[in-house]
Amino acid sequence: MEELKLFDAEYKFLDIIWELEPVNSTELTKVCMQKLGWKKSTTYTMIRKLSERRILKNENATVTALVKREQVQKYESEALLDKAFDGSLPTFLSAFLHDKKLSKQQAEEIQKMIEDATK
Amino acid sequence: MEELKLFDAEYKFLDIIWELEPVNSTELTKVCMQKLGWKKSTTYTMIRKLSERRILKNENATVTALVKREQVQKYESEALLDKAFDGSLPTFLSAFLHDKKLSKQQAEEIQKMIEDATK
DNA sequence: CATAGAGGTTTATTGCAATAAACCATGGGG
DNA sequence: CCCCATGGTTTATTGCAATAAACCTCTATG
Repeated sequence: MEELKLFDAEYKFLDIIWELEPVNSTELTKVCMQKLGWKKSTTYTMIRKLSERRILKNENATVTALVKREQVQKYESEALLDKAFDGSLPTFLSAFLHDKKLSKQQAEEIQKMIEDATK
Repeated sequence: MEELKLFDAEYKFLDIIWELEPVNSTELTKVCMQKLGWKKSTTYTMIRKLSERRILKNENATVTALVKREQVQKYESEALLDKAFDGSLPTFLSAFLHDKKLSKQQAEEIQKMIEDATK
């Protein structure tokens, strides 16, 4: 694992891998053909590029992610907050919740998470 | 205003406009030259493209945004939630807050926002 | 009345992510 | 023993965002 910035195509690809891993590489080319319309060489190119970046590995024709979905989610959420909200969670929530209603369930779930994150 | 999907360069550009608007176009080329390293034709190309998309307007050499920063913030946050968090705010927060600590102040501010968004 | 700067447009060029074509090696089954 | 599927690599090609060069008109002004 290193730099977690993923391009769109890379993200879609990883999404499939997270769902199927560990997955045989030939099987993966077939799934990508079906779900993304990719030719097999495209899939292998992706495998190699992401392997070089230590984002996944391909051993004995078995592809496995080296980064967890949660790591990428964390990276992407922080990246968005930095880019567009000056890193501020309240600012983000204010924009996101604008005119939105939360269910009691969701609200409680969130309240609990905020509590847990408070020293 | 129409499609709010902005490319990176477009976003940086709009960021400058939100800060300065209403801003004279020649002045804008100078600021972009300084802050983004853009030649003046690059800035005018951007102005035209974003005008066509009704994201800003240029009238009598005065450039003004037609979309508010908050609209784009909302769009971008929803786009990310859809792409990477199954649209779920709790999932997003769980990833973002992972191993993070919030100050009491921030926590209270957020709790209040959640309350307000709860029917 | 030329000329410099403001305020553009038209038309490339560049750069890089995305995608693929073409080729290669190996091992197991008819 | 040959041929076909598996499991790749090497080397383009494509597509489009990003950037810019070159050119144009108008107006104030020395």
